Amino acid sequence: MTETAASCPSMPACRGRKPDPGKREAIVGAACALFLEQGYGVSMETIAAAAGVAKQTIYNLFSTKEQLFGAVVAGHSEIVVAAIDEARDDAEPRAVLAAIARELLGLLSGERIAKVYRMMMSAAIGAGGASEMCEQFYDNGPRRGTRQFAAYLARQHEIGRLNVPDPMLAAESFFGMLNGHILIRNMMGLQSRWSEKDLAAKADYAVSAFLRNHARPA
Amino acid sequence: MTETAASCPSMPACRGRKPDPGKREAIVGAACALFLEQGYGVSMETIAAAAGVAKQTIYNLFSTKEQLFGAVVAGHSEIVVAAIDEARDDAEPRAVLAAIARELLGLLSGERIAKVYRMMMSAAIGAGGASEMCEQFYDNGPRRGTRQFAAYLARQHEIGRLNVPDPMLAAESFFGMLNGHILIRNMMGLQSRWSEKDLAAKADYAVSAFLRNHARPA
DNA sequence: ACCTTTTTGGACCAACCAGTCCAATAATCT
DNA sequence: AGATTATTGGACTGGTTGGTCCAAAAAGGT
Repeated sequence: MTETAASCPSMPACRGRKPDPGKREAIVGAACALFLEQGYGVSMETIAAAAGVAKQTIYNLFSTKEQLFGAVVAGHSEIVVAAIDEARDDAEPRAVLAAIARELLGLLSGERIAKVYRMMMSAAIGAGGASEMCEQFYDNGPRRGTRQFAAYLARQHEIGRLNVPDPMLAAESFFGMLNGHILIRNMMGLQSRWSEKDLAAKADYAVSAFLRNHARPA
Repeated sequence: MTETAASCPSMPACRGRKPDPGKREAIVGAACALFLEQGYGVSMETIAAAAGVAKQTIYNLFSTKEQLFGAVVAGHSEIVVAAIDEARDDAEPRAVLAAIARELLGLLSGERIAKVYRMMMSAAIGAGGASEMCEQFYDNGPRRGTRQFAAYLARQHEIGRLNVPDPMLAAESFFGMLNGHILIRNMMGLQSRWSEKDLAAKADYAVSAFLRNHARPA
């Protein structure tokens, strides 16, 4: 589960040629790009070639293909919706929701997220079931965003600006309402471009619906 | 794109051994089960063995693996939400929505849909992008259901029982709100079981939210 | 009986892949 | 200059795969 031994296994001295940090960087970079583009199926030789490195050098740093993939995923679970972090408790909820909606829609309809999900799926399918990586990815990605948004909602509830008795449920529902079938279509490679008008309509609908449902009772 | 020539290519007579229709059935059946279970990666030999048939026999009926997969998918795009078809225009919308919600949630959290989507994804990834099959699948599956539901909503709007100016948007949003992250988690093999309580809460939330948003103005 | 077609089993091919091994070379230490 | 380690290129193994080929057997029509 852990990467191969670091340099200088024995304490006394650190003699000999020093490992080139650029190599590792190049390997993970190339692997990342290729895994995203072609899924787990890319050959190690292809990765090595793209990284400008001998295949053996990869196996010096990562004992197995799965580990290399793990390293790529680990550096890639940070799909963040900045608008959630920037949500100000004193701002108008409608504005906050609108900002989150727009950013999330842009994300869901973008190329990057489709590639990432496809990459995860290709690994999960190959492994025959759920891998720990999928779990970690989901926790660091979608779940974290949902949690943060739920926390915002909970604070607004406390303050009395919104009425959100079950913040997690409301948060996931809001995201789901925004998403609809966008991500799944995106993952399957259908309709890669969305008109700005459609996205705006979706955002407006979701925000208005959410506010109607969670307005604090008058 | 089309399957290999049917028996009796020449008009005059139909002599010789007759092709066993059971074979084709067995092949498609085995292929279906195996594609669902292991994705597009299953070997043709495995399929042949499972069907109790020689590999050549498969290639007599389907000239390529892709075509066999196509046949499987074609016979499998009928993921239907019966509650939508059974929706009665004179019934109470709340009851109709609740029935649809329950059935859809059961579907989204079930094993079958996860396997089907995984199968489609595995093919899409292998093909490097969108295949026509994905398109066909989406059109016959999710989109058809959404359209039917939207049609129901449009009728309710006409009748004046609901206020749904944009039925497609409302329909997709309702489905998305119900779904949340269920399908994606299901596809990745995380949290395969859901408590009846959670599902009921989700259904209640979505139905109530929808009705609040689309109640006809008093 | 003949002819025709399907089905079979299995050999076979060319290609691909993860991972190993090795001898040579390059960089960095004492 | 040695000793030590990193890196390279390439050969190599053992395995799998989609797809083809073929000769023999089975099933049906005339």
